[in-house]
Amino acid sequence: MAPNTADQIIDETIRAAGLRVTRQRRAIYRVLSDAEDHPDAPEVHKRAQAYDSKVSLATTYRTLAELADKGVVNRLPLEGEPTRFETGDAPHHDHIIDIESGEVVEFMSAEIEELQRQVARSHGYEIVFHRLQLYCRKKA
Amino acid sequence: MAPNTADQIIDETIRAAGLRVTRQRRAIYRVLSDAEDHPDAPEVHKRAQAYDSKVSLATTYRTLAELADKGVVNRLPLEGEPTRFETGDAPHHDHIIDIESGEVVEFMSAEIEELQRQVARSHGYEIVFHRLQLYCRKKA
DNA sequence: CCAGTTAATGCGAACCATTCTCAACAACAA
DNA sequence: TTGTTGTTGAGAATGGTTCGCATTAACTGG
Repeated sequence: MAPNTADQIIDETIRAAGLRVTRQRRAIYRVLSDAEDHPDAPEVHKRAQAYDSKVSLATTYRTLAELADKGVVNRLPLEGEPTRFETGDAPHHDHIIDIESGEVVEFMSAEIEELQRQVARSHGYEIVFHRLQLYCRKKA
Repeated sequence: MAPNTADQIIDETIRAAGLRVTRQRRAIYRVLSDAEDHPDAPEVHKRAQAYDSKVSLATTYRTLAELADKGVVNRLPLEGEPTRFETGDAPHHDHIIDIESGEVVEFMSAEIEELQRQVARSHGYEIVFHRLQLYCRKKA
């Protein structure tokens, strides 16, 4: 088997987060880097088992939490449903949630970001992180 | 006892939500209309018992949920802690959360709101509701 | 390349906020 | 006041997530 660059990047990412590289973590992180969507933990677990059948749900939760704490993945806590996840390698963005289909669309607005900063500042605060979610329906 | 205007307003608010007026609901809603802060359900329950000792936690959750569904109160789901509540009578606003003290500050930005609408529109969506929370620390 | 050290895993139990079940009870309408 | 229907309290149940712990696997230094 030829050395796989994608695998190497995944390993480095995990190691860079200060974690040992394990089969499970590789599988879990790979799920997110392959994902086109925003799966929740049980779904990540299910997909991870396709890469390596020896991944438990507990480890999935644990790994996602660890990677999220390191900023390698992002948590996407949604109103009234389980938290979903995405890789943290994409540039910062916020989310539109289609309340009918559950689909999530990413967007970015430098203007909104700047206004947020101004609002915070005017109240004597600096933003550590923020959450902006637009719960939408498709326009008629 | 002279008729109490504040009480009457509370009763009307509950009735307007399509709910029967009960001691418990009066007490629960009163807690929120009196509150200067943003209490979670157990805290609302505790305070409601000061008005009427016969209020259960289950009813507190139930009533808050019913009133929230009717738009009479707002849910304020926070990262990693229990949902808090506020009355829904104030004009729409978003929140700054002091990550050190847990304090919540309300703010309003017509500009941000408008930009949100534009972003949604440009993706073919219309906003049903949104959530904007700035997790901040006091500026040095 | 091996042994020792330390971290990671799997399993199930535990957690915690919230919701549900259901019998007893209380609002409202007539 | 009585019937009808909604509401309550208590505790059990739920569901997503986390924990405890014995076992197993990564890394390190030799």
